[in-house]
Amino acid sequence: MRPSSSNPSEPAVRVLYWFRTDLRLHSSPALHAALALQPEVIFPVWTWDPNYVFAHRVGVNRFGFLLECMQDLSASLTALNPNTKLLVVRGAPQTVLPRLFQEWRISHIVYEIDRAGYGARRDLQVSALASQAGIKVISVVGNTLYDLKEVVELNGGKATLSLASWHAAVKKCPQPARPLPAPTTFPPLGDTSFSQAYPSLDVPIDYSTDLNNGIRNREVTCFDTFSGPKGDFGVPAIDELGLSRPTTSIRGGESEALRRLAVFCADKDRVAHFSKPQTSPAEFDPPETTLLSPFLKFGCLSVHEFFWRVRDTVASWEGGGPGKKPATKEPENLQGQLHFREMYNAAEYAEGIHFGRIYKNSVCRFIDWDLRDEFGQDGAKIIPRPLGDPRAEEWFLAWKEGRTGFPWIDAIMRQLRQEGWIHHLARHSVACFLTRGQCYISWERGAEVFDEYLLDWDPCANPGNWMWLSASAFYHMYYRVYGVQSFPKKYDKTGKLVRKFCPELSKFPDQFIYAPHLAPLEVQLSAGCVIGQDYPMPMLDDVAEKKRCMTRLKVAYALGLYGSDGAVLDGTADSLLKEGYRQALAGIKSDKKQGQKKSRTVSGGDGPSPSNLTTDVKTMATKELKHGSGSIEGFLTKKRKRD
DNA sequence: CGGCAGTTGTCCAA
DNA sequence: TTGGACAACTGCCG
Repeated sequence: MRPSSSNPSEPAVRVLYWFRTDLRLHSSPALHAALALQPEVIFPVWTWDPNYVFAHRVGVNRFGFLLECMQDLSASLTALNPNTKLLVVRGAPQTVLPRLFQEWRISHIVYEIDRAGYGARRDLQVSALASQAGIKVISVVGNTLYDLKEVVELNGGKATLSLASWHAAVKKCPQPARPLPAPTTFPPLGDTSFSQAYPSLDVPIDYSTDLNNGIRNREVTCFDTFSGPKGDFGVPAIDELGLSRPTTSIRGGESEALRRLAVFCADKDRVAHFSKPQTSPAEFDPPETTLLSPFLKFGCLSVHEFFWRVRDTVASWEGGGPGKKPATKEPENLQGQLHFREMYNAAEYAEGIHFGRIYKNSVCRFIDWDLRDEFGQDGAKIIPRPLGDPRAEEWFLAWKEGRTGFPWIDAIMRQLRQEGWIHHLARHSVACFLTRGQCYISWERGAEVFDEYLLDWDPCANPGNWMWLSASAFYHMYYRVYGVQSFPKKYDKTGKLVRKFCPELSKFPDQFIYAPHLAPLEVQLSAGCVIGQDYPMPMLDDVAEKKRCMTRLKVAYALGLYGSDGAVLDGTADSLLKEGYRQALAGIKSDKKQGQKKSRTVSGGDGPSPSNLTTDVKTMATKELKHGSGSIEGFLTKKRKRD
């Protein structure tokens, strides 16, 4: 069992296994690597990092979900060996881990590679500190099917911006590995005592930069001690974070993830015929999708386990044959969903820290949305964000709080706040509405709200999908806009989701469930809900705003600016787009006056019109640049300089 | 360079 | 239910 201790001349193998977003025992390549060292002791450590408590937007449901995942993992470890459990150490890993290395005489630190966002930067710091302390660092890819570093290299070092380029790169990579079995034994803990008392935080909490201050109702006490209030390295309680109880009905943990996977895969027909766009965003109890994304996010579910279980299920499916519906293919099928996840991961990896915002983001189209992030002279994001256009601020808040007066939008936003999960197409509906569809508000605002509420928040998929939906990257057909009534009606004419999450509307007849303001007053009275009084009137004219958004998008596309372009960096981009929009409006007006038909084939007419907008805007942009401060390079060219 | 496909639009006619 | 018009974008493939 402990070969290293049997030979006294060899130094003991004492492993610190650093759990992060790999909260599982099954199919964990990093854990497998740790156990393969045949260590004398393993310290399974979670560093409870103030960065996530204060510098990330994390709502009560995701914190609750995480805590459940940690508890489940700890119980599973103890089930393998009564002399072990998850050790939660409170404080930043960059300061906490070097203490543990010394106090616990660690020889190896092992962890699963995290290539995204803050996690990637944190790991660079920690591995440098470990190397300085003479500790062996073993890091293993485990949360993606492919090694994204390799994929990006195969794509010429550039971000993968389409499934086509993703697939082209990936087909040269080895096939995803089969899942690894969960360990059946586990080495014990070493002595966890300390030679001295440590503070958990080196710097006092600065509540002015605490992104979660708004949702706390009491003091944060989780950093009062290094090893928890009982001194036993226990999993924190939600009230130590200053938060109240979670509201979601979704439970966390590896056991729950595997249970859900088993239930879903038991219906082989459904697995084989799964087609994402056909699943209904209006179903919640139970949903038509797997609802496994939060588990993948925290690593409670191995992506290899999921991939191969689905594959094997379809392979053993006997529903095929003559006259039978064949199994769904990528990208609509279940495996296809994993490719989107990995494509966004690879894009984030290639683009780096600018991926989550517009400014300096080379893959993100610059569009003059309202309420964008703002940056100071030093290039740092201004926190808190200065208030923008009052009407946009009002729309944003109404959207966030689910009181836009559009039942479909409001029901989804309320479901998101309550449950921490909404169907993918529901995300499309509300994201399109907030950005290119109706409100013309920056996707950064929407992403921020999702950051707070989603259980499955991810630094790659969340910004990636917001850029997709706002037609800023990955997706370009901005004229395809989801209707606030027509879209949900395709899936559910009875309005189940609305009735559940907007109970004040529950007695409206089906006919008016997605547009209750159109119901005659007597219908409203008999439903016990007067629109404008018990439920808001629509806050905007969705058809008129859609037209306005489309014109503005057209101007933005014609200019072809990206977040990393000079005009965005020096702040001249806004006035360029504003002028383009003014011209576009003038063009539309002159069209109306002259009774012209808007058609691409009609060209060479006098005066600006939508048909020759592109040329006009480009001419205008060139003039502007000659007088202005911007640089011409990369301005009129639609292609970014990505190398 | 032209043609065509792109996980997930809407509206209306047949 | 299905098909085409609407109005129209980019990236990839040949």
